[in-house]
Amino acid sequence: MKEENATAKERPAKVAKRDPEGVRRDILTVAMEEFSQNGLSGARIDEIAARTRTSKRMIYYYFGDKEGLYQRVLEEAYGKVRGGESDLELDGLDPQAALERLCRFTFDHHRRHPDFIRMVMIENIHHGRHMQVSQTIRGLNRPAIEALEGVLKRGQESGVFRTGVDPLELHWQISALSFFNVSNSATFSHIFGGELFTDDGQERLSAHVAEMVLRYVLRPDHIPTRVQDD
Amino acid sequence: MKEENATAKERPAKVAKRDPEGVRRDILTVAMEEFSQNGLSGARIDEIAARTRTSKRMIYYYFGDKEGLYQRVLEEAYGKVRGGESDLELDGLDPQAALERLCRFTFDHHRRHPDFIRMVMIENIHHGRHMQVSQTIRGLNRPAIEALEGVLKRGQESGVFRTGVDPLELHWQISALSFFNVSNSATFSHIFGGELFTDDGQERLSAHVAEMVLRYVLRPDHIPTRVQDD
Amino acid sequence: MKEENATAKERPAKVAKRDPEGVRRDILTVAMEEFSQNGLSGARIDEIAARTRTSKRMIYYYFGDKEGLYQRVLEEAYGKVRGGESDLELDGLDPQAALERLCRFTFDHHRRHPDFIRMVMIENIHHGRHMQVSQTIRGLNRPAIEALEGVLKRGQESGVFRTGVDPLELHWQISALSFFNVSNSATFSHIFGGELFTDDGQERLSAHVAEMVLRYVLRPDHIPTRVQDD
Amino acid sequence: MKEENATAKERPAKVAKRDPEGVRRDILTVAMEEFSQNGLSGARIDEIAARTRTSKRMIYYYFGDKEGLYQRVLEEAYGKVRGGESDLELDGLDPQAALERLCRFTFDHHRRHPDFIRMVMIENIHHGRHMQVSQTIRGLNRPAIEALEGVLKRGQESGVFRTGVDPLELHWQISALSFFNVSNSATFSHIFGGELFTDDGQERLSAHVAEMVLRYVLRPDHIPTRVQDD
DNA sequence: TATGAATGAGGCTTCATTCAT
DNA sequence: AATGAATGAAGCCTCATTCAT
Repeated sequence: MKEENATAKERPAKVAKRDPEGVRRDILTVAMEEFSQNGLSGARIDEIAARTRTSKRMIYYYFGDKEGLYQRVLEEAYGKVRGGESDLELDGLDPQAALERLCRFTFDHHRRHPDFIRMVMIENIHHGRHMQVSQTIRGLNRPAIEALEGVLKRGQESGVFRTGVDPLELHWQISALSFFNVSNSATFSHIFGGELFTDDGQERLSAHVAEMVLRYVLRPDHIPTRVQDD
Repeated sequence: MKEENATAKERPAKVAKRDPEGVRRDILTVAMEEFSQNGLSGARIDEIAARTRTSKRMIYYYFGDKEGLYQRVLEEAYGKVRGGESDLELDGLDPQAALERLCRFTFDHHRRHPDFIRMVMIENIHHGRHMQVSQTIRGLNRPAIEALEGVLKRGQESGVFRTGVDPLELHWQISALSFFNVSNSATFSHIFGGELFTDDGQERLSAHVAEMVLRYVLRPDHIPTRVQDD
Repeated sequence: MKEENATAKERPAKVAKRDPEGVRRDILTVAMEEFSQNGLSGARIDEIAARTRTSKRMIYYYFGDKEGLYQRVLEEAYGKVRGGESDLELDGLDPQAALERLCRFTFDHHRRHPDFIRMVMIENIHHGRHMQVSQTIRGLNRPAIEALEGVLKRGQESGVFRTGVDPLELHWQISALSFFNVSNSATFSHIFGGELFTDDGQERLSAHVAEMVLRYVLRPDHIPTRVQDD
Repeated sequence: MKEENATAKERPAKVAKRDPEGVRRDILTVAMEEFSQNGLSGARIDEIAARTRTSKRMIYYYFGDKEGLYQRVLEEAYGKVRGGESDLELDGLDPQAALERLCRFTFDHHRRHPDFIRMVMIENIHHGRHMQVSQTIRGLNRPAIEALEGVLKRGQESGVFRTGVDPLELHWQISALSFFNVSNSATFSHIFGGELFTDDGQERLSAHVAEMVLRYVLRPDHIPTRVQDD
């Protein structure tokens, strides 16, 4: 049932008393699990409190009410997946390789953060009403898009990528493919069986997502024949 | 608040008494709106009943309990989006045009059925636990995949499409792009602004989704130069 | 769960249509099972109807309401256990043997009619409010008491029984021991273990109940030494 | 209707605030009355709450649900009738007198605790499903049986009691006669009239129950002639 | 900063019963 | 004589939240 009690174990079982920040973190960690598993209305303050090392009262003390807590958890979720693109050292790669790497990274990154995905799904269910469009969140996808922008530009300059591809749109497309892979795995595998969601299946999808993106931006005459008729 | 009372108006205000099927449909219609707007836990039986021309009691009479109702609504949602592909008369078109048409149709079809999208999101939040993988649902994507299969085959035979593209995977990719467009519009536009979700923006996305798919399957030497450097 | 589906099987699965009396009986049979298993408030009209070969409406048609049905079931229960004493042919036995036989018969008779016992328990829970003290019921214990009276008289005349034993009281005592054996077996065996309720245990209890009664009425000098120190 | 509002009056009308144990007791007291009067399904949480000095909510706070409350009430009922035998100072009496005293005590004790009797009846209706065979309950009849055991032994050693009487069985017999007297008074008096349940009638029954037990265990030659032909 | 006790409002569900045919 | 559809009233229970200490 607990699909992620691995994460639960990272949380310290006992924390020094009088550690406000520790308490806050503890609550947030538990709340993230509960909200992401059960949704905003589905999550239970009682359950969150019970799994916390503090009391229900503290939740109200620190977060005001359920929505306040949810809101902070949502922001936390966005914060958790921040960045990563900057560590890819794309500049050391040729544009083609860089773009592939970026795609695969994004795909994997989503896979490794199902809690985040679920929080975003939940927030969309609620029409995005709780998003504090803080700088925090605003700035989040900046690096990704900037990375894309850089790679695209380099590719265009070297003549391997065609022009006229909008970085934001491309980001949207990569996100769509990576997000859907996690968000809809339950229903998709129910309908079509689980073959796409085995390790092999995911590796294949990851590769093909990258390939789709590459073929989308490569000038046709630079599409390697290797993959041409694979 | 009521974003869709247009649909509500299609529902007959008054129906002949002793019309079980009418009552069932009425409940389902209202319930679909409520569930898709508020989720499983967020929806209120009282609210559903109030917006119905029958009483709360009848919901239990016909559907047993809240989950039973939700389950039927979910199935109904899947049923509602069934088909459409068969009306596209893809056979009359060359493979390239046919594939584009199929992509654009899918993209639009998702846009026109946000309730369905939301029900699927909600069901994924619930780990797909309520899906009766009935023949109803099982059979749903069959036509889409078969259509894809046909088009791919024709394209491969005529030499314009490369081989080695799995129809199921391609369906997955088209679905991802079409689904995400609706499911994540709230958060995405919150972060990046709404330009992608204006009529123009959607037209562009639709075109580019189709193009992405086409470029994915076309043999490079058949990619029209027209779009090559656009 | 069904402890008595043996009885259920005696009930004809299919009955000729337009058989009012058959319908009534069918309802009564099912209702007896439900009431005796679940009590007055615990029994469900829906459940009774479902297990019947007619509809819920018929229950109301024939019995008015739930209490009306219960009342008839109660009377039916009393009717079912009627008599039996007259078949014992006590007159052919000496008083001592006759009394023992009567005791053992009563004890066994109760054991064989747990539904009846449970209905009486239930009615006592309800302070006897539903007993139509009809002649039906009034007359029920007559035979038992008359039988007792006869045996006692014979025994007193022959000098083996002492005088001053009230037949009604003795009936009460025998009833108490026989009734309690069935009515309280659940709690008693929970507390003391089930040894008294095995076949052996019941045989012993039956014998000792009879012995207790006998010793109660026998003149001391007629108590057989056989059992004196057993 | 309220047959026992005498007990109700013992309950303090007003209690210090923030008195958890007081609140629990208050609820239990009221619940005992309601359950014993109406049975498990017949009792109403609303009614219990109304007669309490707290709210319905607190019942759930302390007892979880209706069954949880019932279960605690049942245990409470068993607890209430605990002991008493130890105060009888049977050791100071000769075996015969001691046994008589024990019988009469048991008979009266049952009479004075109709709520307990009713709870046990109700629990038997429910097949003993809610008995937590806790040590509480397990230990309850211990003293009674041990008292019996002691008396029997003394009597046997002094030669007035016959051997071969099982204390558990004898306890069962005394219990049966005492329990039935209370449990079945409603139906019994309906059928046979109330003469057994007047004060005189009860005194007579009490005496005769004791006598029945005595005659069951006394060696015939020790049965006092006084009662021999009474 | 912290907590066990308390709570009002509202949620879901069930029940015996009646209606219209 | 019979029935599927319908129902109001009431039942049990849960929720987020606050109080008193």
